[in-house]
Amino acid sequence: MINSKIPQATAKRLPIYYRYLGILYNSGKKRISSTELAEAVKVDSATIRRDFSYFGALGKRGYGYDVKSLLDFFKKTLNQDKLTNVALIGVGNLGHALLNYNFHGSNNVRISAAFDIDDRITGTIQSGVPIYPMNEMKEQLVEQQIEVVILTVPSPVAQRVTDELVTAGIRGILNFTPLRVNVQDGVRIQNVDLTNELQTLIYFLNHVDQPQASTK
Amino acid sequence: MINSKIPQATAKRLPIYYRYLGILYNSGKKRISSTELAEAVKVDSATIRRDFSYFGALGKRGYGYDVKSLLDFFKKTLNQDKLTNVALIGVGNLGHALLNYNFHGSNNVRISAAFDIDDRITGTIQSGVPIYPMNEMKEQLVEQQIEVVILTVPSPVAQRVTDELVTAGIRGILNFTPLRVNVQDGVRIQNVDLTNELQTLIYFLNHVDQPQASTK
DNA sequence: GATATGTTGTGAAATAATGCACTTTATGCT
DNA sequence: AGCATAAAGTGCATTATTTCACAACATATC
Repeated sequence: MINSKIPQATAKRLPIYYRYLGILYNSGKKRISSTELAEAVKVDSATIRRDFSYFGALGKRGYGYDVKSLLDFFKKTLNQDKLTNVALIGVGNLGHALLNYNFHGSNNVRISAAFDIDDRITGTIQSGVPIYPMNEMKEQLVEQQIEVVILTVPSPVAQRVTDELVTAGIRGILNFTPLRVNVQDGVRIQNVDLTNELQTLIYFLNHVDQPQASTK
Repeated sequence: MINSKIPQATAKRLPIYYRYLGILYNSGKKRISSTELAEAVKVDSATIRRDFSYFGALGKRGYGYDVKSLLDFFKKTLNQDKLTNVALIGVGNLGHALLNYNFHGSNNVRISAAFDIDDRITGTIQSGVPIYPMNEMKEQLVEQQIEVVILTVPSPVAQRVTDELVTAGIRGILNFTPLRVNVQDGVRIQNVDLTNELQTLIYFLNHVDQPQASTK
């Protein structure tokens, strides 16, 4: 296993490559050049070659990359060769949509348990996933050996729930709440903030991509 | 209006600052130092000061930043002082959740129209938003002068729908599909890829934050 | 087998972002 | 009023990331 430093920026692009390689493979394509890939994933071809090179010499000069073996390589690298069970904390609006969202299918990840406080839904099974009450959270996470959770609780309780998750031995949190929660070292937070994304887009539209330059 | 170059990295942090300032203001706090802010938003204090300094001298040495005036400044900068109407394209799983998602409230953005092909829902009003059929999309977008859309259609139709959006004069797309869609110059895409986020998180867990170092 | 072609892998330059550490200046206390 | 303290603003070194441009090498062709 290549353990030497992979730049963060590279690591974040790996899933993009992986997904597109899957599409290519399904369409029957046998080989791909960095230039062709570049166009599809909107990343400069030199960046792609550099990214790949961190993992060794994956291509052949004058030929390109073999789709199948590159796909297999990234499958392993991204741990998509084995199933990862994750839990969903908070089955509200967004949580509910994520239960139905087809993570599994393009992705070897399964939501195997969900948790909520609302006793109208706890004890039921939604989209094939059992909903447990919050007071069973720690117990279930430990028992099911779940290390990754998706956090979609209301922000006022985000920190409290997070603390509980950490004591349950969780190592990664995909955080949909707008709060930058505190965790001890060794727990990884990946923030997804929909409001931010929208505001950033609007900011760029009004300040960078101005249709007519406004100097005043 | 400050028009000089604001670094991308800075621009992406502005909504984070803005949100936290709102929280501070509501809690009655009058002033804040960069160090204090740094802790809450998990950004180095020097980076915060640098970020702010691109917009001029917003603070007072020895005192810090005045919460109210900083909040007002960012409100203007992020165009949150006026309402932005956006459209939602594709009312499936995720789309439906976003209709209910409280963009409005912490955020001066309103979903004022939605579009779908399913004639069981077109013509109805969901969560206060009228759902139009796809063949009225262009017409409605032009008429309602909508420039920003949230794209939550199935990926096989993503490019086709995007082309239509561009001819309708759309300037910004918050793209939830996994495809890197093609648009002409001047149209901004902001990609949000939930599968990627999850895969990236899992990658980091297995390769960077290893609980016990595996050298082999 | 030699030659032409295509495309990788990478040294090195360019660009971008971060963060240290210090100067400057405002505030608040005595 | 003067002094101690706090914290912004910033020059600069460092680190990270991107991109150019080319040598190296595999493949295909004649």
